[in-house]
Amino acid sequence: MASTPDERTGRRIRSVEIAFTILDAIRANEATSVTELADELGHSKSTIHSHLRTLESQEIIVRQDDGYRLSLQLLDMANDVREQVANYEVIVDEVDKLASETGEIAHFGLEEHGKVAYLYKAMGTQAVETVSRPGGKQPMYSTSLGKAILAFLPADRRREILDHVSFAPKTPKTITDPERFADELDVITDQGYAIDDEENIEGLRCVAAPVKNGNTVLGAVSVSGPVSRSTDEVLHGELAESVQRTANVIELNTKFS
Amino acid sequence: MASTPDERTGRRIRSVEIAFTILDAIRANEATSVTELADELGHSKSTIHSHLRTLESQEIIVRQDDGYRLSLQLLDMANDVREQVANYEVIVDEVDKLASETGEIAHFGLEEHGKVAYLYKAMGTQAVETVSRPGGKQPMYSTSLGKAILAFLPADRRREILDHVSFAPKTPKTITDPERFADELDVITDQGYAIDDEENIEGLRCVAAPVKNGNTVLGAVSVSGPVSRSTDEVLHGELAESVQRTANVIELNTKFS
DNA sequence: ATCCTCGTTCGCGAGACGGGAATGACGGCC
DNA sequence: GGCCGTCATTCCCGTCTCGCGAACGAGGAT
Repeated sequence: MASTPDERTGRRIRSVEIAFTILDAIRANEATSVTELADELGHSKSTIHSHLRTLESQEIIVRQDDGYRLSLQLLDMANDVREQVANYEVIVDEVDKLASETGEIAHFGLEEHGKVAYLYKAMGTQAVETVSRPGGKQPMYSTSLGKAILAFLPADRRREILDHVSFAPKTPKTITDPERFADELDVITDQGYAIDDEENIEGLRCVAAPVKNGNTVLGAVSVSGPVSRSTDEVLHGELAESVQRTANVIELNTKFS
Repeated sequence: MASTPDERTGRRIRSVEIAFTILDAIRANEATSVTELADELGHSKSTIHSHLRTLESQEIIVRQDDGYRLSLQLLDMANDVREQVANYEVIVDEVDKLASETGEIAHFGLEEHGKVAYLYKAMGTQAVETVSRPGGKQPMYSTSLGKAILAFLPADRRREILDHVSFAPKTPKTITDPERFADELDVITDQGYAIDDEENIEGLRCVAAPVKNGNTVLGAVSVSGPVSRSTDEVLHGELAESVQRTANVIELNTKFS
């Protein structure tokens, strides 16, 4: 069966899935009363009710006025998440530096479930607004972070991720042809950094470099700037250099876990 | 039955409870393999296995090397939590100010499940180390935040919380006598702020003031300093003033929701 | 090559869980 | 003030899920 126990197999627990559906709804503030949730999610009121009681007794949600909201325990869990990611402090320091040196937005991201998840974000002084936030996810094929990670992942893992991805265009410039994408990855592997040329968000260009620990890719660092400031020269020149240098510093400070 | 649908009644969903038990274990890094989790939690390997698959498909946990860790989605959920709490930005600003004015640690906390949960923490320049972190919980009866909140809660809600609390001494100075505690609350209601005189952590004294919106208590702000610097005069004087002023500013900036 | 360990799968029986309807508590409206 | 309408909560019932134990298979180590 090869060593890849595809995450889409195996038995699921229905009740747990329902519980997380409810959590998602509460999270999105879509509906906060038993009846609304029941309608919204297509379950009986009694079902929703038992689940809410369970989540409440686990102190995951909290009753407020009329309705429910997520509890602060989630903040605590977020703390644990950061502790479980290797080198969080180093990453924060270096990404901060990168942002202030370049003046733009700097990100650190890593691969999760076939997408890039942002771990940390720092804003430089002239940084443009973006909607990204820590914990947010973006496709791998349209972001510099994703491409940088993919390019340095072992071939089998890369294949596995790409096999489950459908290339949907996020902008007119998004690469949607698997062949062309494979070529792009080759280029990235060679030059050591990845470019996103308005492929994920119009008007935004990014450069990213992978952060490795030996052979394994831990994630990637990127800088994002508006097209106006980000000429080919700047992108491939000073910015590419900066992200690579930052990536290196993080690598050097990596305590092998 | 009055309008208080005690959170300890109602049906619970066993599978969901198991799922969260597993999450807790992963959170604590106690055990990260199927077999270890099965031993630790007293369930069969197959049970743990289905649950892990479920949590993974919900993108709550992630496989890493050998074992599992929490996914970055939790960071995203933490963002939502902050958005769901009224006035988060205002609170951050004002608590930051409070910390830099006083030089000490400043906290904002609110009541959840009969305990105080820290929403935000800011460190002043001479702030002492503490173990508190956002999302962390402390008893209400031994903290200034908790006492400030309790003192201004409607009588029935206060009763409800106190009925389910067992006064365990956290330090020699912790108030463990319900009678004395009730008196203390009366004093607090009168003077408008609460003191924690090494009742929660030895060597640490705190002052807190409630943040209200009309009649409802949203939470409380506090300042904590070492006994050395925190004489009665300072505590009841400038610090009490500062926390009350901060609480007021937050109240004034409260958009009624 | 053989054992041991670990993850995964399978089949079964108990009982948990989801549904629907009844109950009860509010609150608004006439 | 009485009467609905709405909503949360509870109860019971029948089904199908879920948790268990055992068997299987894949590595690793000796």
